[in-house]
Amino acid sequence: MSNKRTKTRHLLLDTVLSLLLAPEGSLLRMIDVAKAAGVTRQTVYDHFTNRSEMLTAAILHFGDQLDVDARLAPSRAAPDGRSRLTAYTQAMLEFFPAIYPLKQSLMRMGPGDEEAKSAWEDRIRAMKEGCAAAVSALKADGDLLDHLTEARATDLYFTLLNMDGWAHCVLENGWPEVEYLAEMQRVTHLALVKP
Amino acid sequence: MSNKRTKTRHLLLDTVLSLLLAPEGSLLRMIDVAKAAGVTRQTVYDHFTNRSEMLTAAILHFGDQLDVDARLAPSRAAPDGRSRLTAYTQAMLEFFPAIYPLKQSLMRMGPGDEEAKSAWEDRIRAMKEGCAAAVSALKADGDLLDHLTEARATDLYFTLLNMDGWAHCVLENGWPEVEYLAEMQRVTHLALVKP
DNA sequence: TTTTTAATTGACATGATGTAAGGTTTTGCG
DNA sequence: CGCAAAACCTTACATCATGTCAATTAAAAA
Repeated sequence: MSNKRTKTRHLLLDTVLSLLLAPEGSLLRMIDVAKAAGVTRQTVYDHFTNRSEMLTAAILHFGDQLDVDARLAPSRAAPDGRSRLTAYTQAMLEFFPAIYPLKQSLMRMGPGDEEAKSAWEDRIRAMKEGCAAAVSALKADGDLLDHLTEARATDLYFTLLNMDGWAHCVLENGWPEVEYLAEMQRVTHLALVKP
Repeated sequence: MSNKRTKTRHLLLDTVLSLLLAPEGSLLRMIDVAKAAGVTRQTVYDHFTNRSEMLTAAILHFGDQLDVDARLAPSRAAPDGRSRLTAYTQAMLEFFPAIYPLKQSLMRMGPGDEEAKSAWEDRIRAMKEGCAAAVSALKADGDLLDHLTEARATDLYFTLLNMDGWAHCVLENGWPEVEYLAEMQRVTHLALVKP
């Protein structure tokens, strides 16, 4: 388990993430990763066949560190649809500060990193399943607005909870996070739930 | 005006856009642009000092073709805040189909194209000014929700009108555009306007 | 027609990715 | 411990895209 190989692999993965999340925002050349990890460029290639695979692995590694299940527990434990919606919205917004920098870095990555971006999309899709579950609970309670199907409501909810909107308000325009959360709670409820 | 120089420049710009908007999605190497325009790679460099400047110019060129003022006229002509909000929302959503593919292409561009991305952000900022104007009109009518400042309301409106949300619903999940528009009208009004 | 502008040709420097082969250190197992 | 295998290092090379230069040819414009 605590192989040398897996140890170096983890070191490399951590290094990639730290470079990706660094405030300056690195170009993440292979040589940068190698140097920052105190290793040769070729060693990096010994662990990952190419840049894209390295990024992909880093994203997975990041996801593992995120403790998603624990942070989603309150949402799953919610007694009814309304409170489940509330809890899930809050959980999502609490993910954003950690996740957003990585998203930004990935978006800056060039073409030829499509694989990595796919891995990212997968993570995002997982978030949408949470949206679907919340909407489903709402529907089960008969609290979902009549004109919305579950699918439509899920899409809409997911749309409202977008990270770029969060970044725009909180990071670029200085909204206090609690205020953004409050607005999102208000808007999502208005958008989905019967009055 | 119809110089040879400006003519080739336009040809190049059009070529860049057509490649950028092509369904397959090109990597847009300089040589691709040159070939597609029936011109030498060096000629491209004679018109644009580097890739980033070329992209930037292409974005501006794209904006010029978009006839923004005309499409925003209904919004400006609206008699009151509520109808202005409605008109602006509609105008924005009608921009998205044309704009989104370009955005996608730009996001795929590698690092070293920061300049081009800035040009893009500028265009987006201009859209936000429209949001601000609509919110302002609403406020003037006394129809803006009391707990929202103009700035907050503008941020929120802009957040709700996000292109990725549109793409998610309309492009990826097959919402009819009119249906998405209807939902956005509903949600933005609920989010901003006094009942 | 002449002059000037635009485009071409071909060569070169740079910098990143990825491959390859052979040598050295470290690990871990008998 | 001792030794084989795994991990890592060193060096070198192939490739490919960007960007630069200089000389030449083609074609507009005066």
